[in-house]
Amino acid sequence: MLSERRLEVLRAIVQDYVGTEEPVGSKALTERHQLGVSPATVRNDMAALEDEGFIAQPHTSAGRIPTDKGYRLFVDKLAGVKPLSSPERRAIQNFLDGAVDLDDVVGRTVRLLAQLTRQVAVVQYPSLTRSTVRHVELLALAPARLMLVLITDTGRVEQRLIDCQAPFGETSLADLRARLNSRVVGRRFADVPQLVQDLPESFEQDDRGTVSTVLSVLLETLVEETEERLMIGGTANLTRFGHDFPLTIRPVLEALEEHVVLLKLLGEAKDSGMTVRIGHENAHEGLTSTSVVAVGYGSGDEAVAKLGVVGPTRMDYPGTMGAVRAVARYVGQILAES
Amino acid sequence: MLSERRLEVLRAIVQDYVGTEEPVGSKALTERHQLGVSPATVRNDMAALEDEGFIAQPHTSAGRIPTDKGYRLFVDKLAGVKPLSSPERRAIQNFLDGAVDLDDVVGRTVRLLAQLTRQVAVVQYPSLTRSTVRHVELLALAPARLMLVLITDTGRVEQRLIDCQAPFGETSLADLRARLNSRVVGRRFADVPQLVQDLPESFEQDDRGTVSTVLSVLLETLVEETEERLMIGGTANLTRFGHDFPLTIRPVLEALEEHVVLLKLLGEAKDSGMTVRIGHENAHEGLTSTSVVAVGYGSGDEAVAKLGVVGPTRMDYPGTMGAVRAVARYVGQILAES
DNA sequence: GTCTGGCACTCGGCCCGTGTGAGTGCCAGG
DNA sequence: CCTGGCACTCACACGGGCCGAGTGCCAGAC
Repeated sequence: MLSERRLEVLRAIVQDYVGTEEPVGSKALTERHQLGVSPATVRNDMAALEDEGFIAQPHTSAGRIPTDKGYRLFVDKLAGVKPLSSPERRAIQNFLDGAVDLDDVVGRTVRLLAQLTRQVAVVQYPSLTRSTVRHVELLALAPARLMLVLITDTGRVEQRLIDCQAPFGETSLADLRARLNSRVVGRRFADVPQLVQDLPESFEQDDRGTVSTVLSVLLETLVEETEERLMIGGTANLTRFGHDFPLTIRPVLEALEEHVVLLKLLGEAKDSGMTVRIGHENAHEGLTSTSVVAVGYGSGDEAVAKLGVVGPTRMDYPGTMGAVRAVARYVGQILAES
Repeated sequence: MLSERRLEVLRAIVQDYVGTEEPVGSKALTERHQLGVSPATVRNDMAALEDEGFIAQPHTSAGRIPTDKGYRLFVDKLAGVKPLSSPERRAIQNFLDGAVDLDDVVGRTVRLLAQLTRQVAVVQYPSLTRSTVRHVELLALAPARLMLVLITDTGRVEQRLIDCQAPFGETSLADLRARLNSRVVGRRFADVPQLVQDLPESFEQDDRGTVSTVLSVLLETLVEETEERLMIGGTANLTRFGHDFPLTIRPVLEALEEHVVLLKLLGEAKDSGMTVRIGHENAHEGLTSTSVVAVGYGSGDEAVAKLGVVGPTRMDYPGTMGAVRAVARYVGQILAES
């Protein structure tokens, strides 16, 4: 096991490297931190840390930089979550309070998170299946053409067109709308399938086909790829990535455009508590030089979706984690109010 | 006025520079194009073109590159719009046909445009005010709390929460909903304000306040900042920008994040026909080294919104214009069908 | 056993001088 | 008006030498 001081050395290396973006040497370390020992001692500690794989040298005769394993240890054992200052908290609240609808909430959250962390922000829309039904609307656009509108308690709205084989009378439509709503309003979308499965049977023979069509579109909507949506922002922060970034930035931008990849990434994060994935811990190869800090948020106790940031492995973990956690809490509050 | 051959030389310079990304010299020009004259003659022509401000040298003893003015002449006089190949057309259609809702249409369009042009794509959502009302829904969430849902013929859905001073009965609500819809369905949103202005008067005294509140929220929604939304994609293509791009790419990414800036940019484009803005013709300073190709699209004859791409001034204008125009047409078709 | 100061060594980055070649402008002749 | 020739310019690539930060190792001190 590593001695107390060696851990302290690792912490100092991480902090300095995050600050300066340059490999840190033994002498500089002793000057900037009160370690109470000489550079030579630190050198020995560094050699040990390198043997264990926590730090590495880019080339001989350069300082050390932390490895993914080093950051992992730092995050798990050495770093806390830095709470935001109260002016920052107020700013968050003010900024989010002005939102007019869900798109606006998500858009503002993305901008806020990007600005606070100076990194790329990713915010997932509240998942349909984890939300609660506020209302289901059915509109007749034409005799045999309906529009289905789903509204969740988090303010999300989805609509789908439905082509029916046969015309559907206005009374039948009103009937279906009423019965559908009485069954599902206030229930979770995930439970909708079983709540409606026997619905067609209670209709007259003529209408059963259309009712089934409507229900199947409804159920499809809940499992579709677009069920999960997200918004990203702050990509301009990628330009602060590093010196050599033509090659670094490219795959990251590409990965960010693939929403499927990001959704998977967020999906891997724990539902509660914060998840930090560092460098090669991310499966996608475009993101092996980035870290992802993600957390769930929701209007109640349960997470309805996740949000987080993507940045270089060399990031200020305590500060980033603090910002991500704080933003998630406020977004949850806002959603609960709406 | 410039002679026929000098225009030909300019065209050759633009084409070569777009292809190679390197300043083009007189000798290389004569080798790659059948101009029928010697390098020395071309040199004289180039000197003349430089005097007129159409081309410039990055430094003495280097080839010439086109200036913004040179590209402008090229686009206006020398280049046509290159039509897409029929496989490309089929691919567009197939790709867009699978969309399930408006968000999906816009998302697919952005990806498609980015892929076809290999540049950054910008697609504006159909403007509310230019669309037609398909339906207005009012839901009671609580005795004194309503939700207003607007649905356009292009499939766009907006919702707003309304806090009423007094409870509003279910019959009154149904009444308002019916009267509202009978007045506005099928009309353009832009005309809604005058269509509903006398509506409160026809209600009983008790309900007038709430009706007015509902209407004022409705009218606000039409003028709000969020009325105009857009989606961007293909930012990874910025990495092909140039060699020196740390500094080039940064302001562009920043400008792209400011949706307000982009909306203004698109707003400046002509409603019909294609608009090309080159380099410094763009007011925003982050975009002075980019060109914007934009065009309106719509479900009928009239444009309901715009879409386009942002790329380096050194872009393949004929090809880009062809792709932008084709995509706009297909999106219009898709929207008309839905 | 642990820490410390000293010392030789390594190696990337910077500065600088040189050579090369692409490209130009100008001019005299066809 | 076009062309070939010629002198000139200048960015860029190459190579050598210097510098300094940082290292590993070792002998001695606490």
